[in-house]
Amino acid sequence: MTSAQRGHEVRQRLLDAAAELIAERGWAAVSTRAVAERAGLASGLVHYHFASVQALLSQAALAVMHRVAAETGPLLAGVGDRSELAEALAASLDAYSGTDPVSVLFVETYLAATRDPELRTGVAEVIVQFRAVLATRLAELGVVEPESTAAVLGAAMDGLVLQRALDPKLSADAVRPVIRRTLVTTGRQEEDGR
Amino acid sequence: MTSAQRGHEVRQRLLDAAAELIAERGWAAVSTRAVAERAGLASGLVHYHFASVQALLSQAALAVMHRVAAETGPLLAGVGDRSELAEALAASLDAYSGTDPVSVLFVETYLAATRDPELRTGVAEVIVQFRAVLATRLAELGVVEPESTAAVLGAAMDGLVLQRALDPKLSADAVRPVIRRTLVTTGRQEEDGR
Amino acid sequence: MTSAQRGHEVRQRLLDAAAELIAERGWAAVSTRAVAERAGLASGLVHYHFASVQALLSQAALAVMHRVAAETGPLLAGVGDRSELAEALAASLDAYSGTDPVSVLFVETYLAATRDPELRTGVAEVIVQFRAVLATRLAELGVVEPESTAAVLGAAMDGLVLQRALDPKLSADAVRPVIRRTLVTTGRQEEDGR
Amino acid sequence: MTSAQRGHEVRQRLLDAAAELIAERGWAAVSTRAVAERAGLASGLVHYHFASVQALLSQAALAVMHRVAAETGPLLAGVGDRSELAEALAASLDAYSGTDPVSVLFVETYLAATRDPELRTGVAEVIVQFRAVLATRLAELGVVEPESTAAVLGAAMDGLVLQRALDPKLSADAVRPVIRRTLVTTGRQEEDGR
DNA sequence: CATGAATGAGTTTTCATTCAT
DNA sequence: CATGAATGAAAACTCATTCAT
Repeated sequence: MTSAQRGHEVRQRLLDAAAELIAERGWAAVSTRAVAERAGLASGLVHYHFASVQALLSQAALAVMHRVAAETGPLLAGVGDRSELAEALAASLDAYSGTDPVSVLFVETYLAATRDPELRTGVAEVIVQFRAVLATRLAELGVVEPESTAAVLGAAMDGLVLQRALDPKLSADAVRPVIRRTLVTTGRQEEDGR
Repeated sequence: MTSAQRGHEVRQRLLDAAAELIAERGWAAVSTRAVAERAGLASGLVHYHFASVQALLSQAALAVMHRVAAETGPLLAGVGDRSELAEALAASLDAYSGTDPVSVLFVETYLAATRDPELRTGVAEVIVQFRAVLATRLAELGVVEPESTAAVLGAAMDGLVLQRALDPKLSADAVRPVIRRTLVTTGRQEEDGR
Repeated sequence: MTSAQRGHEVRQRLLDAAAELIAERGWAAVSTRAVAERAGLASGLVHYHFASVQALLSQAALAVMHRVAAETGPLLAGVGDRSELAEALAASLDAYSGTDPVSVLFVETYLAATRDPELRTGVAEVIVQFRAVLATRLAELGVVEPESTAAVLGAAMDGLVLQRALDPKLSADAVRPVIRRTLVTTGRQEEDGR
Repeated sequence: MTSAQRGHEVRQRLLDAAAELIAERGWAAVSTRAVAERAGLASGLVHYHFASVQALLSQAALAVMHRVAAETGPLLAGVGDRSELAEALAASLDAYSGTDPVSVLFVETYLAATRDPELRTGVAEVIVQFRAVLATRLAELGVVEPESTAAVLGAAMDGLVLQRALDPKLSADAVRPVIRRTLVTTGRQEEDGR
């Protein structure tokens, strides 16, 4: 039906516009009018398709996050050994500079989730998804404690992205060797501990 | 002059109230009214002492960040070896749970700095300060590439704090061993790479 | 659409209220609240229909000025000779006493135009329109230098209106003979100069 | 006494600053803080020396107007005949362009006087003073109806200044011949009327 | 399904005025 | 005489949400 199709397309345009604006202006500064204008739609449509601005923002943010998470699997699948994995992780810092739309949207959403239980659940799911994918790959490459390592590496990537926005010197070259040290294989990982 | 003293005290109360509210409500949701009310002061005082809400928030946030940064030095000085250092870093995750005022304020400020060049400069200074303190300690403990390691560890701590707000399972116990692996000493750090 | 019709009517009521208040309180003292209250409308409507208070005031003032300018043509068309023209101009001083809404609005708008380039353009158009109408009539009556004369007479009328507000003695009777002297016909206008 | 002298000087600096700001920003937009800042004085001083902002503005404006009025006498005294008078009046349009501080201050004050009875009285005095000086000179030069003529010429000058701000084409050259026509001497002024 | 006018509470900011020192 | 901190009432403007059409 043309009617239903249109409805779906309108919804999608609103979600896309909202995601853009979250990154540009910040979560709390996104207004219904701005979203409608960016989407080229009538202002009344936002509340026609979404219960509230918060609902629109949450759905828009989670949609982007899930999309990014889904892209991670194939990306890690192409990695042959631990060295290539460290390289891939470091390289992703160049893609997500901290000021790009995706990076900003992630952090904005983390913070918004701090204050919205429902969103918190959604974001937690995305994080778990990311971590599972990474942990699986780590296990396949023989890295010790793949679960914890994946958790810490995932969080570290977010932190690096966050600080990169303020400090461009946090380059892939600086990060690569440190990441590599965390990718220790069974039986040898404690030899230099103490 | 009592007049000037009072002025200074009022200024401080506004800064304290603003810092609290940044953590509670988020940077963009802090209003002059809320700050004045929290500080128990007349609403007009905010703009008497500060040029704008943004100026108040920036100063309040940076004051807290500098205070926390200043506490890091003594804390690291009490650490005897790499193992204790890993323990101290992991333990700080219990202090900064991701939902506590200081943690949230840090992330809120990182994001705000993305959109305010002046604040960006101030935040960058704090990050550099943190990193220098940590790098110095790492060097003293013989850790390789102390600068890069400090940078990555600092960023990772922020990322861990960020995700901890959404996932309490990211415990000190899970983090400690991974951190320890990054604290490699000279001559042996690459033996298990590859 | 009734919706659009209502919108137009509301807009008009805001414009009318604004024009009244410019005259009563002065350009800079017209507030959104006062306009909405005078128009009997909700306060939010001002900024729904107009981008800013300045925009509302400018549009309101120019609408009145254009209306007055449009009335001048027919008025001058009914004048038979120079004597009647002088009489008509002098008589208009009784209509525009300097304290009536239209007079005050004109002067307020002149001043506001000094500080607003866009308004300046609009006001200049009105002045040109006035002058053209008067110059045409002067030319038809054989008055020398119709353009300059119209310009000076138009400006003089504004000045007289301005001072009449402060000095009611500036009556039509006092003004009439002086105006008449400016309405000189070809070939003889310089005979008593020197 | 140094104390009294200082007080007088401070008063004068406030008046000067206020006059500047009336022209720059408009009567209603002059704030005590702005005046104090412009004068380089503490903000509390305004209300120490003046009962209210309105009182300060009125006194400041009238002081300037009286100063300008006082300069007119000597200026007209140097005029030898009607032609030179017309030239002097036309030339003053170049001095008072309509956007210069003095011109704007005059019009601002006229308008403010519309709404302040006390100020109205003061401004009326200045106008009467201007008119008397001009009328005396006109009488000496044999111009008919010197009182009315002076009144109309004075008002016309204000109107010309007012419109000059919006229309630079209202030049001295365009105005001169029209003014000259109003300066008719006894017995011949009606010969070309009709 | 869609529109856009309307509402009223909320925001930041400015300010004249007062007053303790 | 002078200071500048403090107050509280405005001001302009924004906005989520509702609703008649």
